[in-house]
Amino acid sequence: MVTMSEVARAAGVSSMTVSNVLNERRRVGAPTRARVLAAVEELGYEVNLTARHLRAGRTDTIALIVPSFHDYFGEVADEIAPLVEAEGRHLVLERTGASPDCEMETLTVARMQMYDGVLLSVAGLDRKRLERVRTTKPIVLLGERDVPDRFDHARLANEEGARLATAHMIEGGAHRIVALGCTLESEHTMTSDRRIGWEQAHLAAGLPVDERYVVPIEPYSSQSAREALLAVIASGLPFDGVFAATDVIALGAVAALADSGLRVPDDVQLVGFDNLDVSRFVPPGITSVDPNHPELARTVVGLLHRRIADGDAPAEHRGVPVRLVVRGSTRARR
Amino acid sequence: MVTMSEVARAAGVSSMTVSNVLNERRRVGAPTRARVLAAVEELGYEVNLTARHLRAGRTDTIALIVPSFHDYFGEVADEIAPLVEAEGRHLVLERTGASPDCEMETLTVARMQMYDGVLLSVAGLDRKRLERVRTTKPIVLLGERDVPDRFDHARLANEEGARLATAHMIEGGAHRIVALGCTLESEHTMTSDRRIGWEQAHLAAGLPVDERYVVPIEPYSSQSAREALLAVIASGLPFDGVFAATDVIALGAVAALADSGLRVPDDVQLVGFDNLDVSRFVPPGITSVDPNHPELARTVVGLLHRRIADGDAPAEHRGVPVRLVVRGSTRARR
DNA sequence: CTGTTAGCGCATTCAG
DNA sequence: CTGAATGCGCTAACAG
Repeated sequence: MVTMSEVARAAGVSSMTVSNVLNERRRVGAPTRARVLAAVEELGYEVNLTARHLRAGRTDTIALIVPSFHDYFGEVADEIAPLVEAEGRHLVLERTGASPDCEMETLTVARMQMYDGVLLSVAGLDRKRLERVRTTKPIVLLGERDVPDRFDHARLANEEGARLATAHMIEGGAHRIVALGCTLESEHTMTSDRRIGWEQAHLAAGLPVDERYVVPIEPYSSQSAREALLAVIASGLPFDGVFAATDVIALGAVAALADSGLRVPDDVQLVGFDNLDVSRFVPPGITSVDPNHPELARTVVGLLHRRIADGDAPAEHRGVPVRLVVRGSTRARR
Repeated sequence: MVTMSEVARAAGVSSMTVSNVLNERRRVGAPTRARVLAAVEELGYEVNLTARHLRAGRTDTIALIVPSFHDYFGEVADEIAPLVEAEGRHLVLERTGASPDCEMETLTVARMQMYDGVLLSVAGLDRKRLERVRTTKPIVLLGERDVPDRFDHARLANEEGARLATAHMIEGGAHRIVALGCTLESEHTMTSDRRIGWEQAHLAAGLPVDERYVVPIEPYSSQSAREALLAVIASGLPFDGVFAATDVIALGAVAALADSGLRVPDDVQLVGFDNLDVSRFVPPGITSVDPNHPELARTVVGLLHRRIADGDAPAEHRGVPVRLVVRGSTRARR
């Protein structure tokens, strides 16, 4: 392995001068500079990033830590990557499998040293465990969970999105709407926040809120959603709308409705959440709440860069607005 | 920041003893050991991974480098992660945006230093540029492109999969099958390999190969695929089957067929490739070539660990077999 | 404009 | 079983 001092020797300068040339730091005389660059080329020298990190305390790398790589998080990550690179840093993804222990592990002093900052999509950790985080490195949290005030945090307008989705089906004539993949718990989670929006739309329309229509899904997959909705159909509980808490859940619902010969939107209206690519293309097009990934990406990257620049800035908590994208799976046209 | 020597001082030992305790290296006396661990706990010490890397030349981290994070690669990454972790290493993902320069950049000596090994999903690099890679660190390449012999490499049985898909539609009565998202180029790429399989199935069945049925897509998205197939329909070119080079393309085809009032599989049969989750759930279920992600993941992780253990082992080139998953979008039942 | 000194935090080597 | 010396490769700070 070629080191900086070998280059220095070959160019007849000190290694400090090599460092200055490569980092375009101080002004180095043109002839010296040329000799150094020639030696670099000649020897095929490349900087040792690990040594630079140790010495300079800076990695120029940001980590995005997500529960899993596919679907929703993969799409968000693709939005975030260019923004991080635009600031001259690298982005790497790590995966937690939604395990609280694994999420906590990524926030240890040891692991955080590897990065200039971390974006963590919180799936498993609650406020209490987050209180115990010791590192003072820049962290921005994404997600629905409640988090300690000291962390920068961005969350989607989940309740609002669910309310819009449900109200839109009510406007199209639905009045018995399954909340598929939602939960009744009182803690703030994605599934409970979206259930609250579903409730709000019912109350606003003067419709009764019937807890039998809240159908949790476990594990959280299209397959479970399909089975769960088939079970609802088999039970005889009447319904004319499905609010799916995510598009992945909506996809399972589409399959279950087709299995049962129910037509969308004539017999049952359907709205999803996330506006995944797939919802545009599955006939008749699934109306979905657009979580505004570009805006979310800009928000969290902005918060992180601000935090890296000023570690003492007061923490910010931002909500990212959502909007409804109307397609063929619902009857109202706005 | 707490360092190892501070812990050593607190425990009344040398930093070497602390290191030995934490790495469970040599036998350390039980009482000494207890004192060290107490001091670690007391001070909240955590190892500095960067310093360890510099000194030990090992990061215990593997990088998986992909063109983009979503869809296919996200799903593969989720298969690979547990296998890497089972060997006691971390997995991180990086993204190239399919840019050859960016892929090449990830294979520089500097960037490779950060990892014990790299899995690179080759999208943009050709054999010629790969020849110029200088690093001797462990690298395993994934993908269709031709690569220099010295690299370990795994590729899917693309031709075979496309052949199975096409033959299956022919068996169901199709004889004018669009190869949507395939290309006519002669270089080995995913889109050309799959076109070759489509050809082979025609030849085997004694059907003519008509190049008008090869419809490239640019950019490679569901939206472009939808538009491209709508253009085929508008052109009046008769067809009764669509072989979509990927499920993402198949999704666009489903939308285009629905837009045009064509029924699947009655008017047009459809087969995709990748067996993404979505293909199970889009009515009537999209028949798809299953690329066997678990097997692919086992293969590439196995190759990489072998290479890390023995840098001089001869390079291996593996094909991963595929199989056809039959669903409602085709007429033959096997 | 360039060189010298020093040390980031850890682990290998060898001596006790 | 434990400790001292040494250096991985780089860059901050200062000196010339």
